[in-house]
Parts: sequence; structure tokens; C-alpha cells
Amino acid sequence: MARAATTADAFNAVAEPRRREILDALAGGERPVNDLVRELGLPQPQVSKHLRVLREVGAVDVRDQGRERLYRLNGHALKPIHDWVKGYERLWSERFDGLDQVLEELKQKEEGDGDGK
Amino acid sequence: MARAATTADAFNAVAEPRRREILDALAGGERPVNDLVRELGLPQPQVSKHLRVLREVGAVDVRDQGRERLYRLNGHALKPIHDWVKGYERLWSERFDGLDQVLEELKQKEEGDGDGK
DNA sequence: TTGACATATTCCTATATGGGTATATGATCT
DNA sequence: AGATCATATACCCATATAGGAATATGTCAA
Repeated sequence: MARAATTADAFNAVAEPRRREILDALAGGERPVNDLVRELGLPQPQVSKHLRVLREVGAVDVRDQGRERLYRLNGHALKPIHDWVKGYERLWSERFDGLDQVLEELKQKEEGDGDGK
Repeated sequence: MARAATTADAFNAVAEPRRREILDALAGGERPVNDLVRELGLPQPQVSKHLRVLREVGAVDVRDQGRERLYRLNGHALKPIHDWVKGYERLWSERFDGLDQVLEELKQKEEGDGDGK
């Protein structure tokens, strides 16, 4: 079998740097394709193709407005990545120095969970 | 051009689920290849190949011990992924509800930076 | 030395990729 | 209707892949 499709999941979709750039560009808000084309300096077809991949994994949503298509970031699709990599954060973060820090983290997490929404 | 090599960076290396499983398995500590083979239920050559990719991106280190090779996790290689995806955390995390929470986060970050390691 | 064990590498194949270029679709304006 | 703008798709190509099977390399034991 070949490598998993780029549309298989967020991990694969985001492995391509240009697609991360696109998501970063959309972090500021909804934008039409040509905006991204100008900002990233890529040929328009490439941008459209990358956007398709991002759409298939749910990382962006589209909305038609006149002859433009406005793309919007959907961060939820990136949560699995965050969830996975977060488990390794303690291996480099200064925030995890010392037991007191760890305990403080735990306390805060409890607070957060308790008063949800 | 084809897709970037899996060894191009951590993003590409980790896009393959088996490789994430391997890293997860190594989170508990150094382990020889056959241990991973048994735990993951993959053919040995595959595990060796995945380990090679992980080694090329710096996500694991190796050490020879007798006829075994002990692989060890190197979490630092995953930091770029964490750094990138962390910017999107607020899009789904409850911890970012309300401005007070945000300010508290900022305060904590300052503390953390101030008294480093 | 011979054999068993542990791991890595080689060879094969089907497949999907990203980039380039050209063209199709669709909406708006005149 | 025709022209123009905005975006998507189709087509071609070189390339690297993950998986499978076989084999090579290296280490230890008898």
C-alpha cells in the first residue's frame, strides 16, 4: 500500500507546509481564494487543491458569496493533533519543572473541568 | 514533485499512525525493537523501517546493548508540532472561555518565562 | 564453528502525491 | 448574449511511499 491519503486525517493534511500556511492565513478570519493566492504567492490552482484537502478533513468550511468562495478556518479538526502532541509537552516545557508546577497544573485542570462551557 | 519525504520533518514522520503508536509505546521508556514488534503486532521489518524514519527526524535515539538495540523517545522533535497547533487551542478549549481566563493564562506564561529552569 | 537470536536492509509493487499548464464551471456586468 | 472575473477540475509527470517477502548483518551461546 502507498502512503495514506492526505485527506485521510488532519495529521496527513497538515503535513504539507503550504496547507499549514493556509490555515494560519485563515486564522485572521474568512477569506476568498484570491486573497490567499496573493498572500502565499502560489498559483491559484494549487491553492484550490490545498483548500480541497483541508475541506475534506474538515479543517476549513466554505461559503459562497457572489462569485467568490469564502473559506473559514475550522479549528476543531486540529484538536486530535493537539491532544496527541500535548502528551509530550512535559518533555521540553519549562512549565513542567518541579513537582509544585505539576500539581498546580492539575489543580487548574480540575477547575477548568468543573465549571464547564 | 511528489509528496515531501516522510523524513522531511516531524509533521510528515508523525502523519503515519503506526509511527505515533511507536512513539507512544516509547513514552514509557527505552525499549528494544522486538518489544515494539510484540506490542504493536507488526512485522519486524516494518517496525525497523518506521524506527528509521523516526530516527531521521530526531524523534528517537538508539543505543546498542548486546544484540539488542534500545530505542528511546526524544520528545524535542515534536515541539514544532506542538508549537504550531497550540496556536489553535483556543478554538476548542474551554480554558479559553472568558477574558479573565485569557488574562490568567497570560499571567502564568509570564511567571513561567520569568523564572526559567 | 555452528547455530540461534535480534535487527536492518533490499527488492518489489500499487498508489497517491504536488507541481505545472490548460481548461471547465459559475457568477457578474455591459 | 458576450466578456470578464473567481474558482475548480483535468491531465501529465516524477517521486516516495507502506507493505510484503526474502535476505543480510551482527551478536551471543554451545
